[in-house]
Amino acid sequence: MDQHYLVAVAVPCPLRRSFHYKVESTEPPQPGQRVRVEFRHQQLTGVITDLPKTADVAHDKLKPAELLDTEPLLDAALLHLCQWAANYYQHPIGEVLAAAMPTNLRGDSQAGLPTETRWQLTIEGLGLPEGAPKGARKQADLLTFLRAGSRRAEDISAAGFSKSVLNGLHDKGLVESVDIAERQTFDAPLGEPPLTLNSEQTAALNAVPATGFWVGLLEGVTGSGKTEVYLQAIEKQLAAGRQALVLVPEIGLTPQTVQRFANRFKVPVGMLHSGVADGGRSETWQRARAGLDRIIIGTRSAIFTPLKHPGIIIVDEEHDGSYKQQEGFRYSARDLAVYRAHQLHIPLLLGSATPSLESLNNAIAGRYQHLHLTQRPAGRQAANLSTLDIRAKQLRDGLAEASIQALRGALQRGEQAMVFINRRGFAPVLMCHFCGWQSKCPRCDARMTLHRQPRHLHCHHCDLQRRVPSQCPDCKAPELTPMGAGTERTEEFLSRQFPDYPVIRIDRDATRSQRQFTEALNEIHSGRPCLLVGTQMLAKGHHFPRVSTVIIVDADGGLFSADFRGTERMAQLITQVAGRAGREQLRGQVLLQTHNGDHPYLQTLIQQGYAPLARLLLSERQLTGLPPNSSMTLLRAESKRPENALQFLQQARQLAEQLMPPSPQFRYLGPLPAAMEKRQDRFRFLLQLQADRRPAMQQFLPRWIAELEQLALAKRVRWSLDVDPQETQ
DNA sequence: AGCACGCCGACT
DNA sequence: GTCGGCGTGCTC
Repeated sequence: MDQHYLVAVAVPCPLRRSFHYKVESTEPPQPGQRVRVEFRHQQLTGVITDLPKTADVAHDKLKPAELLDTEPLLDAALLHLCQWAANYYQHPIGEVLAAAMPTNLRGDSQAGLPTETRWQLTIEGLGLPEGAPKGARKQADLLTFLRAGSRRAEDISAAGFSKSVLNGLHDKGLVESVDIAERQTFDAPLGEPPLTLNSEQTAALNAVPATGFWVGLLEGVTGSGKTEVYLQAIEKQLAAGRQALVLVPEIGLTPQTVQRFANRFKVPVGMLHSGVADGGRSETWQRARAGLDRIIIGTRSAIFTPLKHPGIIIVDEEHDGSYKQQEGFRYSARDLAVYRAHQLHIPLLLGSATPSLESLNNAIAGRYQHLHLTQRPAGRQAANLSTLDIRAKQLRDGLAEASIQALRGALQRGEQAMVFINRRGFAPVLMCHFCGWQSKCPRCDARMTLHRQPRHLHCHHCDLQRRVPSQCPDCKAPELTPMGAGTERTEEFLSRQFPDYPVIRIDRDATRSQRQFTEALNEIHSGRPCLLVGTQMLAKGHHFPRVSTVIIVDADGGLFSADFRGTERMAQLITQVAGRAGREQLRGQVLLQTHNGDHPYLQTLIQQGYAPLARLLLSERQLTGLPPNSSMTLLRAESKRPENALQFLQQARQLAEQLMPPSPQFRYLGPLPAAMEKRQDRFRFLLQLQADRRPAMQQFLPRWIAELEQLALAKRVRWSLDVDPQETQ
């Protein structure tokens, strides 16, 4: 007999609440099941979050919800994680749940894995001698056919065996059908033997408990073998029948990384990143949920992968900015990993050569166990960092003469060299030498970058593209001058300067396709002397053993950034870039072109390295009360009419101050115009809140948001909350 | 977010 | 007379 059940449903829309529906069913519905509902004349897919006792509207207003899943698609732990995240980031639960599910399952498509049934010989079948059973020629042939291994029913009929032959063997108990899920048991997970660990690696590995909540910060210099520690920690979990979830940065998920995991273990490895099609993501997600994939490697959103037998979570390069989502639901996958490990009672390993100040602070405070890997393999030395003062020096397309000499020296010694510039395109601006006209973006407070391959002007902030004018649009002067240098210009300059050597550019434009990228990497790995020019992409994940010399064109950027994290990021980048150079017998040489060679931060970094600078920065954050020594939240607002966004933030601040009066423990800043005030024709402002105590912030936010939503301007302005912002402009 | 309802300008 | 502009209000 069907019964009516009351359910609370989270629908995918920006509303910070759920809606009640009725479900007609014989069994009580369960939280985590998806439902198809009519929501204000729209058909939507929502998720049951709760079974309330009483409806919050009259019973005749309750609409029916249609169950889509026979069992919860989101298990209790995952649902709870989403609810916690919705609360922590003050983001609508329906959108959080949508973010947690693979795109395919956000609609009404049926969940479920492609089932594959195979036929194989039973023990009895295997024990029969060749040619048996006597008198059944076809059956004997099929037995021989299956002796080679299990086969799908389609393949058996394709090989000319009728259904009755198969049934005949089945009736005799000589063959059996097995589900794909049951075939995935592996007695020996190892595909190749583990490497021998040094004493530091052994200590780190032994520090990771088998079960129970624990966080370790594995601080290991490049080349010190963090990955081997991950692999052996995972091996222990696999041996105990559990799964491992590995998070990697967005562009760190290289085929080499995955290959290393796939070579080491014979267990099924699932991948979740933007390069995997929707269908594949959905399948991996469900295979993880069913416990079939034993290792799941993925980028940010993979933190929402359901695990049947959770064993360990690993976050590689935990300092990487790509773990924080920068729009919509602005969560940090690294921070959610800590919550998840706690919730699942499993260990979490955060690894980096350049840990974030947040994690470092937690390690120093004793919340995380701090593990160090300082040893490089024999014959491999740390790169030598030095500043190259470019004050009053003539630069040629951005490069100082001494830099060009250093590149020449490397090439002549038969080595490779690398030029790091954090700017794509040919030149960051096109100017008129006669009247001062600049290639400004009509929609942003930014200049349009000149590109030559192909030739066009490009706004890197709103993606607007324009033809390059042949004369000055203002004074009609016949000539326009590219100012400054980007990767394309440096590539061109170096090709002219060193015509006998290949120059390989690695940036988003040059390596748009995986094929182009692979070709570039192949050329580099051939080991022939060549020059590499590139952006951040060069700094992440790739190993270039033949690179001996690195030029960092602008080391000053981070020192005077409007963002308080500028120096931390600059130090991480320089250290990571330096880590690419000077491996395998080649002592690396890194030259930092700077106008501030005697700056104490730069000096600390080049003389003592990242760790001492990080501690220096940390003590400074303590004095200034900036994160991680406080909890920060930004309220961002943007609108076509600047006064709307500004006024909204002013009202927001007034409301906030009524709830939480400004004090030394709870500080306000703004509203301020964003660093780039206009972007895509919208004017942007922000209000910054800082609390010394995180709980104070967490208690305040929901009360504040509730009032914000009542403001008339709240509907006329695009606004969003950013808890623990990465970018504070 | 959508999507409907609602009250003012240029069209068959 | 209507088609449609996007302001504001609601969604079980």
